[in-house]
Amino acid sequence: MSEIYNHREVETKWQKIWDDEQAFATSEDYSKPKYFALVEFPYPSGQGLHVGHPRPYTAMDIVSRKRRMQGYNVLFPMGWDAFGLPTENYAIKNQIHPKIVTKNNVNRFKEQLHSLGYSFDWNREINTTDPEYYKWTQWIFLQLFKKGLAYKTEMPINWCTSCKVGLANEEVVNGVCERCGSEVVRKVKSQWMLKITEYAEKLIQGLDTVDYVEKIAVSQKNWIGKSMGAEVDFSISGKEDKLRVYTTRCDTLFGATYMVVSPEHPILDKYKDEITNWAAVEEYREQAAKKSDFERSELAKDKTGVVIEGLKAVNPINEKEIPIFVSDYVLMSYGTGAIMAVPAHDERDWDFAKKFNLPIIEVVAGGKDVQEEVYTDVATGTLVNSGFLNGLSVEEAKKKMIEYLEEKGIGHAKTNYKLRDWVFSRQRYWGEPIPIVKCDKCGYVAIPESELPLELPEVESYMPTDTGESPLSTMTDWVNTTCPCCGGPAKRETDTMPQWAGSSWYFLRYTDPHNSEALASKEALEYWMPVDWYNGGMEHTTLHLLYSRFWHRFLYDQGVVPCPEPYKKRTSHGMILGSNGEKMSKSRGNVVNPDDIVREYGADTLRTYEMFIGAFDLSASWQDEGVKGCRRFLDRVWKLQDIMTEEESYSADLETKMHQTIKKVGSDFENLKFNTAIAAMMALINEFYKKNAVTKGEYKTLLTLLNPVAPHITEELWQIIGEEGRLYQQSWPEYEEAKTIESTVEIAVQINGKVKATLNIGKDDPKEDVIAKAKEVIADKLTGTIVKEIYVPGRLVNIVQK
RNA sequence: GCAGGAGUGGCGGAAUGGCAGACGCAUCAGACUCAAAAUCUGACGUAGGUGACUAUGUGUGGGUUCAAGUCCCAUCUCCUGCACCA
Repeated sequence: MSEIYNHREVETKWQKIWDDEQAFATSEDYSKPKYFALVEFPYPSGQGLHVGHPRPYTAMDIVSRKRRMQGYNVLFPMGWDAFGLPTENYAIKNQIHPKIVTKNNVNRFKEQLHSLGYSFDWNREINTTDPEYYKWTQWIFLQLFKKGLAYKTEMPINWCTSCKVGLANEEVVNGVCERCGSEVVRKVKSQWMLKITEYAEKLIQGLDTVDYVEKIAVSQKNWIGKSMGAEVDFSISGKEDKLRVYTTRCDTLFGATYMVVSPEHPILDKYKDEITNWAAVEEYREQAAKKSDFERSELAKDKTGVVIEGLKAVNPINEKEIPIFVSDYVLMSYGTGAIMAVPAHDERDWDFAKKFNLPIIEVVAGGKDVQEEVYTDVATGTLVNSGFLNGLSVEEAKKKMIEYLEEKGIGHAKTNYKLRDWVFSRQRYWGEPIPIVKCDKCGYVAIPESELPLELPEVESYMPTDTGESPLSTMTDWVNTTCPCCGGPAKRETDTMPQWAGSSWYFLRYTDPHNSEALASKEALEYWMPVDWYNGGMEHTTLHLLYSRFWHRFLYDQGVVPCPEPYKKRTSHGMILGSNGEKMSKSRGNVVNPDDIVREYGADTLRTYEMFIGAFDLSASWQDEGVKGCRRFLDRVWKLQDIMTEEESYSADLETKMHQTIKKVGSDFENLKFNTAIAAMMALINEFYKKNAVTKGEYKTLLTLLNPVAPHITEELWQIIGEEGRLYQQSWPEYEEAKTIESTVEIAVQINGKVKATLNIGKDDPKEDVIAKAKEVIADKLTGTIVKEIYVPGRLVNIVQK
């Protein structure tokens, strides 16, 4: 009889052996086929590892271990995305340097990850807060700056009142700070920006060349928000100035009955003196300025606005004079900040026109009465009341109108994107210093690359200042410097980079993590890039994933990296929720600590459970009973050693099952269907127990298949049954397609699609024989006229009778 | 509102258009035990029948098909993301 499975002993034993043997160190031999598997590196928070972390890590660990068994040189690295607000806030509260906080947290995380038996190559560990690392983050920033893609500008930014820091649009969720939940207001500040908009088109087109799960590609496309339309100039009666609008429906130009400008539109101030109701306009403008973007869209249903008296616009297509309104439903930040309103065919314009009693002219026929209901369908309508466009479809009319506009010089085709430039400044201490100085004579000047890394200086206090400046601004010794360009006095930039900076290129550093001459060597990049499979959270789709694609594409354009897209394949995992189906949180009291599970049931049980919990890409709620079930399964695998025979081959009655299982587990691992892969292995051991025997050959195959999921117990069993070498060094099992097919099968016999009996047949029995046998079995039920006989090989016979 | 996804036993969840509910959990019964736990064996959608069985069943209503959880049309609910983007 075997001893009881002692997970603590077994797991510590093998973790030590793997370390000593450098079992999972990546080979530098570039002649082997490579595989780069990537998981998102964690932010080492003070709370330690969350039970959600092991889900993606185990999944990619399984893929990595399988790839190694298949003969690939695998890069499966891990590191720390360690700059960020929580660490800084903790440092402020406890008067500890963030460097030390980070170090402690990293140690804790590393220990926890180690206890889970991941096959990370720890020789390639990276940390974004290491000056040797952020030297290259700063270097990339300087390249962007030199190409004019980093610029500083005065602009209203999203300002978190609690964190006292500017946020990117992507970091504002429902009008509050994504991180702390406090109110976000608008504040005008001078900010560093990255021109991601310049890459909008490339980022969309790149999506066609990679294998991302559908919803990720769709979200990115929607976020970039490409729309094709036209810009049209409307003249202002009696003025030189034109009022330019952007429209995607230039076909409806004949139906434009008024115009609307955004409250921030410069035309208002310019013609202030001629606007006869200026007081009313100004008051409206002030009210609008007070509302946050969130409030503006919250109140979306109710349109407000003021007509501008004293100014009139002229519709260039029919020379008709039309009124101009100011309304906050038009945004200054998209298009031109002014629109032509076609109330008959635009929902917002229709609402506004109804409220202000403006004329609604139908120019696309096909809907109901436009006085009663807006008609926005572009697929079926036909142009009317539109001069030379009459009778055309919407698509034809758009084309013809653009030709006309361009010919007359009053407009042109124009593509717009919703994507905005990336706000790249943070008024915080714990981030990468921006390597720029400001000189009164020369403006913003890059520091020489030879001076990188520009290290974070030690400061007295990390408290952000109330003026909104970074704590670095109080360090006069550091701030005052000389201009690298003219040698005169200059000041250093005191803003730091956002947390997204370090994670925008980290995968490149893994390929050559200790290089001091370049972010990575050409050879390493050529060999390892692109990442073959990157799994991460859905929440990073429009932030990290888009930002890193942007940086990578930029580096490709500069000849730094060898491929335009960083990730060949991207998948995402679902969240692990508390047992009540809610997100795990301290306040809800439903948090599960992975350490407890590892201690009580073992790392292999935790890994197996997290893979078995449900479909990988859907969220799943934690059930303690399910953990026990997985432990039971591993115990049963353990005890198979007691009924093992010494035969190396598969037993005759289980040969088919073995080949089927190898096939299923292998393909399920590739397709993120870990739950059904484990189910198949459970079903297999149920077969062994049913006949109370397992051959050594069968056992070895099972252990190999299970090894990527539960590496410790399988490695131990491999040794117990007397096998030479290590299990992790074995080859992945092969199967023969022909042997996955049963020699006899039970098929269903149906009448009119309803099952009436079952029948055992040989796999090669001819169709006629099978049908004849089937009819015998259900002879007493064949009362009508047979109209059709259907035979689906290996499945069923269906007799259709009337 | 738009986009993506989901709706299947008491629960988590399986099902290239081909025997719905694999696998696991819980529950019940039996074995082992003085007893319990653990372990092993078996039952386990619903309704009816002593029974082999019969009927019914994948959110709802239609349709296509020899055959629909799966495909098509409509509809309801839930989740996720985006949202006055002209």
